[in-house]
Amino acid sequence: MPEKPYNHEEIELKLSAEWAANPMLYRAADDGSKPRYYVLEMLPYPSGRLHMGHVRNYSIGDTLARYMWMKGYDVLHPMGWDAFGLPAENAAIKNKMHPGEWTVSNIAHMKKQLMRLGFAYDWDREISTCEPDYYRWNQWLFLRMYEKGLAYRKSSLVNWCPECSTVLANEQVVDGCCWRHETTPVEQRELDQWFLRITAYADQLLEDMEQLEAGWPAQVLTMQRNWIGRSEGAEVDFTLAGTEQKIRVFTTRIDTIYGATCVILAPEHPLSRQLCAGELAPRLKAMVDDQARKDPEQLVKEGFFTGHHAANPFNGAQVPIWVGNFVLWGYGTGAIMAVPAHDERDFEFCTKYGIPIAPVIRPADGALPESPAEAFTGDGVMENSGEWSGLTSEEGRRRMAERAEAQGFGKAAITYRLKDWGVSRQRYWGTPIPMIHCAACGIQPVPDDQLPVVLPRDVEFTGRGQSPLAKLESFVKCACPKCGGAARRETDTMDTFVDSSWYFFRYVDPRNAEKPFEPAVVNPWFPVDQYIGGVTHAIMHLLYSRFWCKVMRDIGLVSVDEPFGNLFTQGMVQLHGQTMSKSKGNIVDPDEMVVKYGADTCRLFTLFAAPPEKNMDWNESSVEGQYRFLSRLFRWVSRNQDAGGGDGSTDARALRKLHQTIRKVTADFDNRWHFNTSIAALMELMNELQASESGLSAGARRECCEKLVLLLAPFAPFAAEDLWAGLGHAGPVFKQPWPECDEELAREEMLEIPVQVNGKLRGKIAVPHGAAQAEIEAAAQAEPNVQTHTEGKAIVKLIVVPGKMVNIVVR
RNA sequence: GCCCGGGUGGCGAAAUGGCAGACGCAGCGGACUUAAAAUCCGCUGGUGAGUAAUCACCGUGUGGGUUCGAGUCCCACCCCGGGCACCA
Repeated sequence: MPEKPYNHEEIELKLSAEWAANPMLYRAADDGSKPRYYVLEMLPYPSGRLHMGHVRNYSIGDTLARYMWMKGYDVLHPMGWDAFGLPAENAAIKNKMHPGEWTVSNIAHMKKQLMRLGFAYDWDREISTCEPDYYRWNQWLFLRMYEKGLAYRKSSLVNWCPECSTVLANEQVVDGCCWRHETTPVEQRELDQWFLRITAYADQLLEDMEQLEAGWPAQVLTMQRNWIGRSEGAEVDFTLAGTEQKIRVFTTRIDTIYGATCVILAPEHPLSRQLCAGELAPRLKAMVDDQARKDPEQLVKEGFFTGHHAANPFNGAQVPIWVGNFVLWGYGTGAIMAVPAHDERDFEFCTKYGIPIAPVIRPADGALPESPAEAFTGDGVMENSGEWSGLTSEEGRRRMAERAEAQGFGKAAITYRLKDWGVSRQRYWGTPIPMIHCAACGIQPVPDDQLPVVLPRDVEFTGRGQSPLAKLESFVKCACPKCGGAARRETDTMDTFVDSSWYFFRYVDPRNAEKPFEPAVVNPWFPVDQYIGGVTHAIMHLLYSRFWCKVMRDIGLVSVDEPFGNLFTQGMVQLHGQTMSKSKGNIVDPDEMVVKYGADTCRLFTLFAAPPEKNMDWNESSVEGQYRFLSRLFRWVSRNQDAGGGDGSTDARALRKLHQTIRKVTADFDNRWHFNTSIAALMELMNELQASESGLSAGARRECCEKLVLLLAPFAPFAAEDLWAGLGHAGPVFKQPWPECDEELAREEMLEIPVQVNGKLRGKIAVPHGAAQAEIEAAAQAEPNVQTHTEGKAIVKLIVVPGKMVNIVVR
């Protein structure tokens, strides 16, 4: 048969239309007849167009999914849209387009792009988180959390632009100012907001990481551990002078408490307001607002004396109470005892303001310094600490915490860096929080049978004042579910991390109208066999999903502790060493490459450029090489698939290379997904086939064609499918069995073994397989160039590494 | 500052204690062509020696170490990227 030119456009357009028309093609059988395998890629935010980060992420996932199909698994490979979020609302303000419309049209475009790239998704499972069918279950789950006391309301601070008189998201604050009013500094306002009690699961989130050790990157686990930030210490009450009011502080160094020379409050601490009621009030407000605008890089420690004192519970000493901008309201108790002699930050602060420094710990092998030049932060022996003097730090901590508890002024305590998850957003484009405020009955949950609380469409977007929902009377006005009286609906919407915390469960039972999903249907697929996404989501998204999974487990919906058994974090796609982002205007769109070279080439190119876990710098210059390879392969198969035979003189070497390639590519899939080397191996095979083409027998020719196409199938699905049909086969190529390496055929006849003298390569010998050690030694010493380097010298040692290397050590 | 990654030809990279630079890009030379494109073949880390096949020396950020043998392991340092950043 004459060779066919590689026409990527014709092949890909024809096949993508066929695939789109066949919804069963990528459907999981889900009948238990084959082992299940769930491949999950992080769902995209429908920003408008795919970028190369998406293409990379989904190329990796799709390649794996197709391989697993060929390995005989029942593969679940879904896709959806993280469709709520601020950009849609910003676009609405700017373009007078409804966020829903904007989102829907973006999804339509991006879906077309994904299909054009040939990704094998079961589109019948498609989820869009902005659909009431989906977000009603956000609401339902929120209500379950509320019932369990996991969703609660508390006052907290938000960014506020006085010019727009509206709440700003963190990302709308630029250099401490409003993004739309670059000279208007953001203020902090206190607002009652909804929180999820993720801290109640802090210990489980830490402990269950054991289950993830094998399947998650160590780096991600470390990041999560640090994020949760468990810290053991003690809480102790200082007493406000002249009152019985307690000021509770958290410390990990209760052993240093005799060295506490002041108490410092976070500016947001309620007591700060109380103590600064008079002329200090403006100063306090300025500090609170300033906190929000801080560039944490260059925040200088500042503070002021409140004029009040507090008593140290251990020795009764009166110490001044300060307010300090470096004390965090969100950590511990929001108040600290400052021990400048033994804490670097306290040292800096107290030195700046002339607060005394009182050393109370000496190094085990040293003396207590009189006036230290820096803080001694290590453990040591306690001094100047009353009855505790002479104890080691460690013993002191234990016994002093016990004493505090016995006497009722403190206790041993564990604090987490992790904070409860604030889910309230004063925004329109999100899941309405299903709560009702009744003047008579207080806060009342929306009854389940009234779900979903549907997001109304007829709203106005001004970007000013209250959120669009709060301004819509028809939405706000409602009846109290308890007393039936007039009440007001909650107008906050949920953080979009809620949407992405459980979507992967919904994929398995996506149209269930009775519940979030049917446990019996969903559980067999969990934990997800392979989750793939950017390392940028290593903390928040993955931590929230883990938390959500545990909550769903506790209400009986799922049976696993952890949602994702294996996690793969792909590297970023950068341009000139910089992360691609809209604001930098350096986004690369795949369309151009797909039009010019086709989806297969685009996919090969992204996989070939670097190993998938590494960052890759975008440089298209080598894309030609991928196209050349693919068209070379295509032409080779098309002209050889049923060509007459040669004399068979090159069969052995071609088949050897073929089976070596099968071994190599299979190993890459099973071990580390270095698809760049898999593709390189396919190229090597191609080079060999081209070189041995004329001598191939008809049978060998055919075998090479078939196996080559099968090997190509996970990487370049269009070309492989077309060639597979050309070989006369029916049925999709990605459902064919993955080829197996025949070790007999793959074996080299002779082994080539390098010979070193004193560790330097001096020659090579060829020996048959399974040659005896003595034979190898003799051959090595007989090698001419080896002889010139060993001549006249004594052989001290002769090392033979079977099949690998000979090293002759001479003196 | 702390915690992760990483540093190898002109470029992307390969080599999981055993032949450094597979594979690809770019470059150079050749075949085909009226010519070009496409395609195919060959060369391609540096220095030096040889007519040549070849051979020697140097070479994986820097300096030390372990080892018969180190890009790979250990120690110290430099540089780049990412994450966290006053967490009491």
